[in-house]
Formats: sequence, C-alpha cells, structure tokens
Amino acid sequence: MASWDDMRVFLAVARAESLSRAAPTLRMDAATVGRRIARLEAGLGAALFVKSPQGYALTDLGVRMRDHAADAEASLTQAVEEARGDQAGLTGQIRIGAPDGAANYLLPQVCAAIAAENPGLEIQVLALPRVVNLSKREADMAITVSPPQAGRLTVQKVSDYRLHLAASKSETIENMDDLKGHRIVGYIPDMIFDKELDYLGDFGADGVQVASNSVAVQVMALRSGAGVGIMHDFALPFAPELKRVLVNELSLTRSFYLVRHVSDRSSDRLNRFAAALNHGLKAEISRLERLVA
Amino acid sequence: MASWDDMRVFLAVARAESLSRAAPTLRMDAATVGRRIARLEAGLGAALFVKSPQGYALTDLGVRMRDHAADAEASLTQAVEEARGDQAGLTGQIRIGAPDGAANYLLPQVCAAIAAENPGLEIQVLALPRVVNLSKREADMAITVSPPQAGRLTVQKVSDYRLHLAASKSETIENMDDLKGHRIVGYIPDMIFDKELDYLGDFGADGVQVASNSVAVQVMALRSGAGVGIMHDFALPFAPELKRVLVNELSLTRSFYLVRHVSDRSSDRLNRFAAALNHGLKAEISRLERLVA
DNA sequence: TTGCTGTCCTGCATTTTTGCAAAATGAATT
DNA sequence: AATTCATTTTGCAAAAATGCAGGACAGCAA
Repeated sequence: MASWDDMRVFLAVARAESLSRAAPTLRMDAATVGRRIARLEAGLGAALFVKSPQGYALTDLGVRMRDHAADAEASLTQAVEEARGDQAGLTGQIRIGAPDGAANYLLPQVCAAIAAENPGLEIQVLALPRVVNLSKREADMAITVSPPQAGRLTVQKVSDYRLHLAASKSETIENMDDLKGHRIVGYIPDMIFDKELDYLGDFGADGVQVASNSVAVQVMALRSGAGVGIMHDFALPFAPELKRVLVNELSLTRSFYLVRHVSDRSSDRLNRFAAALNHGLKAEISRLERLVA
Repeated sequence: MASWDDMRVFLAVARAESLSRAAPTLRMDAATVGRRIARLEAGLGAALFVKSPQGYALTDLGVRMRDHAADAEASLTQAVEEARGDQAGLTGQIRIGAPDGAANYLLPQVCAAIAAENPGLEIQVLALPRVVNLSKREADMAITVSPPQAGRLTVQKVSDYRLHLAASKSETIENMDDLKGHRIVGYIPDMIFDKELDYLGDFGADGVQVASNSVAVQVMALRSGAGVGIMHDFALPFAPELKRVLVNELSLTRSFYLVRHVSDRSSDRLNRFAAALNHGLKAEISRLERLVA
C-alpha cells in the first residue's frame, strides 16, 4: 500500500459520491481529489467509481473497499485519541446534528457550558430539517426525536419534554371553541421528517395557515401574533410575548434521544462529551420547563 | 486525522526504531521521515518517540498508538486485496523468510514455479541466519524449523525432512571409527539460533573444525573435501561430489513449519500463496529425497 | 585522548503536488 | 432542439514536499 492518504480521499469521495462535495471535507480542491482517485485506481489496476457529470458512484469493488477503509479510519481515529486522552480536557472538533428545536433553544446554552470547561474544544451544531446521516459522518452524534430504526448505531434516551399550545399574550383562548377563530401555525405538512413531529395530526387539525419547516420561524410567527401553534415548553422562556393556552386540554410529551456510531463506543473522548451533553440537556430542559410552569 | 500517510511512516519508524532504518522500507529519505514524524508529533501535541543518536524509541503513548496504526494497516491491506482478488492470479510483492537451507535448496525452484504461474507476482526470499520477526513485518510469512513459541502467529507443518552425514565421494567412511580421521563441518556453535539445528550436539561431537552459519557454505566446504558433516538430503542432488555416509548408523528427521501472522488469515491472496508454497515444498522435498535414496 | 561509527538534524536545488481558472461533459428542462 | 445546470477534467503557475550533501552529536574502542 503506497499511499494511505489516497485511501483517505477515497473514503471521503465514497461517502460524498462526488468529487466536488468531497473536496471541502478534505480541505482540498476537487481537481486534486480527482487526480488522487485516478492515481489510486491506476495503482490498483481496477475501477473504484463510475464517473459521470452526476458524480462518482461506487463500483461493486468500491463498496467492498469502502468498508475496509472505514475500518482503517476507525483505527486511526482511535490512535489519535490515545494522544488526545493524554491531555486533560476535551480537544479537537465535535459536530452534533439536531432537529432545529433543540438546536435553537437547548444546544447553544449546553454547548457553551461544555466549551467553557474545555478550552481546546470546538463544537459545531448542525441544525437540520431532516434526520442526520451518521453513517456518512455528517456528524459525530445526533439528537433525534425517535430512536433510529436501522444502522449500526447506539441510542440512549436523553429526556422527555413537553409541548403545549401557545399564542401571543394578546390573544384570548380559554376553551377549545376559541381555537376556531385563530389561525394555526405549524410544520409544512409534507416536510415533516419524523412522525413524532406530526403534533397537529394527532388531534386532527384541519389545515395549517402559517407553516414553516423551522421551529424557530414558527416561534417568530407566533410572537408576531400570527395565530396559535404547538410549541416546546423549553422554547417559551425565549419568547416572553407568548403564553401557553389550554394547558389542561392539550398536552403532548415527546423524547430526545442521543444517537451515535457503534464504532465510536470505545472512544473515550466522545464518551465523555456525550455524557456531558446528556447531562447538560437533561438539566437545561428541566430548568426551562420549570420557568414556564 | 489530517494525514493518514504520516501514520504510515510512524508505523514504520515504530517498527524499525530508527529513522535511517525505516527510511529504506518507506522508500524515502531519512530526512523526510524525520520531518514527518516531527509534524505528526506537533499536530498531536505529544511525544511519540524519545530521540537519540541511538535511534527513535517509542514512548508509552507511542506503543499504544503503534497498535492502532497496525490495525489500520491491516484494514488497508485488506482493502487493496479486495482489488487484487478481482484480478485472476496473484500479484504484488510477497516476501518469505527462511533458514538458509530451505532458502538455498528448496525455495528457488518452488518460488520459480509459483512465479511462472503468476506473472504479476514478485517473490522475495529472505535468507536469514536467525528467526524472522514477523511481528515487525520483516516478511509476510516464514519457514521455520520449530513452531514459534509466542506471538500472534498461525503455524502449519509443511513436511518432514531427513539429514545424514555426508562427505566427498573421494573419502572412505564405512563405520563410526572412520569418523575419527576426518574433520567435522558444521554450524558455528554459538550462532545456532534454534536448538533443532544442533544436530551434532545430539550425538556428542567433540568440536567442529570447519564451521559456518550458512548451510550453503558448509556444502561448499564438504564439496572441496573439507571433511564430513550433517547435510540435508534435499541438498545433496545439488552437490554431485558428495555422498551420504553411515546412513544406517546416523539419521535425523526434522520438520519445516510455515508461520504467518494471524491477522493475515483472512487474506485470500496470502492464503492462496501459502497453499501453493506448502504444496510446492512438500513436492520438492519428496522429489529431491527420492533422488538420493 | 583520539579517532571511528552509527545516528539525527539542517540548508538548498529539484521534483512533485496543489489550487485556481477555464473548458468539456452529459443529463434534465424549457 | 437548445439551454441550463452541476458536475468532472485539463493547463499552468505557485507552493509544498522531497532528496541530497554536509554538519553535529553521542557512544565506543584503540
């Protein structure tokens, strides 16, 4: 094996299925990436990708090689973590994917606290309107609203959280009938990526008048009096113009899960971060929900 | 992990315990190797080696990292073997360590036959007057005269072989007493690296008059009439001036073993080569021993 | 001590690799 | 059928890595 680095770029291209998308993760130019793949294939005497202006698609052989390359990556990561483990405190870069409710109203505070305790640590919060693809290493770990179905992933429950109807304080809604006179704010129906998020469907709301794929946008809509919508309790302290309504009539409970790669289970560094994140999230949800109660 | 290649040179240096000795195996200049280790350590912020004019010795951390790097190497090797497996026939480079008796009189023919059937294959025979260190990857596999004691190695018995006293045809030795008048040719006593090679000790020879650490040199000595010595039956067909003597009075049997890394057990390529080598050696020993009988 | 041998380290010319910008490609859409 | 779009590929100048040769240093032997 002449160049291990060529395998590193191979793995990135195999995951991105494109030179141009792999390039930024490698911090290289796409041209360089292409040349190195060409060199690797020449050395192997076999084709790893079928190339087209639509991207690089793995061949049969390429798929098999990708798995071995991923194994190598895991070993190498463990190697550098041996070194990291020697210094006190967490260092390096950790990227965490999350649905935007958590990304907006929970993670900033929690991550700030963790970062403050670990000066060498760089935390990246990836707010995504869809489920994060950990297998492709889009992130080191992810917060989800339902435990993942498949894949080589470990999952642990973080905490329950509660949702209620909320509206601007200037509105008066005291019974279910009052709802008729208000517009509904919620998710864009066909962009609900997890059935746990289909709050309104649960009690058969007719339609959504103001919709967004982003919880943060929904909050802003509510604050400006756009109507009434289902809102996370933990988000309310950030929106003083809002109040919960019909708390007794309608109350939902959901859960956050922390999802990780199985192959990361032996990473002391990620274990420590996950523990801190788990603890921090629990505490922050609890703190915020007490504020609105 | 910025550069996988730096880990490759790290692994080489860790094995060689010296920049200058690692350099040729990496096909790089020692200066480059040193610079890359320096870069790796700087990136990690930790020392992997204690440096001295006696070489590079691993630190505690370095040892742990070496094991992970070796794991990565195994995965990467498997990756390229996926590709190799796709072409028919064996390709690439295989290095096999052997004691010099086998290296001189068995392996050349056997390897030539295997190489003839696999045009892309490059076989290197490493004749060593000591036991090969497979853990340090001095060779991909090794022929030994006794099964290895420790280490993560797999061993399979190849074949028995026989040894008898031999001397130039011009000498007359017909009973044990005739031996007294002849010089003994054998191993240099303190350079016997395996007790199985201490043929003469078995029947209490006084001393060795003409000695070498190399079986080939011993054969040349016998051919030029230097005396009498224990010789592999399979070597005799290459020395027409020699004849076996006292065949009934003295006869030894030893065995060859084929030793490999356990982590190579899943390498189809090495498995195929090992099978061919095993079969070839068995056949060649049998053929040669029939010639002298 | 003095020389000798093996190592690692440093300065400079050369080679290799890289990034950028432009051109080519091929599928999907107007 | 022409165009648009996001790709990959190619040409060339700049940057980085490399090899070589000379130097420094520690251990060892005469």
